[in-house]
Amino acid sequence: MENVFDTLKSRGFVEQVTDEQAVRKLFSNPVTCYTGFDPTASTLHVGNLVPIMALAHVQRNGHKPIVLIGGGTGLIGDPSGKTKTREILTEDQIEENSISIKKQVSQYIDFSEDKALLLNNADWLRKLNYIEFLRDTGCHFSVNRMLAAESYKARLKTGLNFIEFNYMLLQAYDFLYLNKHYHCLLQMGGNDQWGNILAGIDLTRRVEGNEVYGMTFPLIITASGDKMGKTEKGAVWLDGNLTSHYDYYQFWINADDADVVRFLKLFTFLPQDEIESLEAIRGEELNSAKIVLAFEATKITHGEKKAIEAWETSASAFGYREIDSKLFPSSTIPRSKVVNDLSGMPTSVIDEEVLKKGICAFELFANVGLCSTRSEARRLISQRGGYINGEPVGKYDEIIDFKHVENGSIVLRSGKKKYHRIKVE
RNA sequence: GGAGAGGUUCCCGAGUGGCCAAAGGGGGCAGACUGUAAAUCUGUUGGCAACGCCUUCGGAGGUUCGAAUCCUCCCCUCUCCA
Repeated sequence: MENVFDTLKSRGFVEQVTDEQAVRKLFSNPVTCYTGFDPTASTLHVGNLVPIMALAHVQRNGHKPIVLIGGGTGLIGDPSGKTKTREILTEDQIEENSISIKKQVSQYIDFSEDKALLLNNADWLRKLNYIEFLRDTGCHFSVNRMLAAESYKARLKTGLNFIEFNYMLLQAYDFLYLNKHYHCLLQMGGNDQWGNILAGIDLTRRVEGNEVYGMTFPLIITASGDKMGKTEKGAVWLDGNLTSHYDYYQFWINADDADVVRFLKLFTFLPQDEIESLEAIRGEELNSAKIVLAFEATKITHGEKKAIEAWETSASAFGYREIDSKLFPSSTIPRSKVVNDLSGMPTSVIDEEVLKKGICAFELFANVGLCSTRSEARRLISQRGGYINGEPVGKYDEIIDFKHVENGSIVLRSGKKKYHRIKVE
């Protein structure tokens, strides 16, 4: 079996490593490693997918990942990579978020039979005694050195308060604790965590005399320069209740050409040689690869059944494209023609009575959430961006009634890509 | 604790009594071109069944025919000094 470090490296998961040779050697035997997740939101989003996928690779390779929920550090707020003080959440919120994050990560990582561990640093951080902590841990930190860290430098310009300044110590303590109690030898995290990771390594060496290692993932920026996973509507969540499987699929299929290969390596488990064969493909043909990317990514997060539904719906709405059997033979994407089926499309229900009376087009667009206000809906329609059953709506106050119902539903569209189906009941 | 600067719409940032729903840029949305791509160009970007009405310039009061702009108090941030 290939050393998982090499797998990670060639798939683009590695940004910095403290000691490449040592880490590779580490992975030649089963090893315990950890990554932390901040419970600042109740669910994770695609931006968190890089560490999750990395842990999944590590686990598939026979190692034991520790997923550390930052229930304790979350009470502080990490200043790394941020320009503003993060809002500090209440304990209840954090507790709630930790629970749902636990559930979510279990989709990607197998926690059965101790194959992976899920810990919450609140369990040990909350017990710390201030004076003892200062004496035992604080004494190992040089403020001069901390101030020189890139993660703090930025904040020195805009302001950094003491509680945030302490964050590094707590995260370092986590590593020390995990090393001591779980024999954890490697910490992984986003590149903005580099300083915190190094602090943990130093602390562990000073206190325990143990040599431990660190590795960071690249911060994923899309080809157009945006942070991964941010869309007009906000983050793309992994929770199907917040971002439906159809929208999730749509997010991936809309990837920039320049991102397709990179994303396939990071966000699917498809073998690398199959992905690399894409390098030869250009132009429109890349859309096939985007379909596979969307399908595989949706499958990992929402399961195969949902992925097929999203694929069917998308093909029905946007047109079917056959995936050549030579392209990604490992992918389980259906290669047959799709039956017209819009069941995965965001759908709302309208009362028969409302349609009897008729409803203004702009009102309908606003009601189903395709536009956030009525003014926006008027604007959309006036600019010829509002469609009903594929036809542009002529006037914003056009009356919509039973004449528009086809097969029991009305299909609204905003712009080129955003669909919404209304079922009549 | 002392001295100064500042908080404007999604973000940055102009505006210092009526011409301000507030310049400019970014972002977003839409149109054209396309491949559900990128780039480019154009339009648009507080709400409201709308040539008008309503709500916004940190918060609360006040002056005025009229306040983002002037006054008072309060909250917050930054810089320098301790």
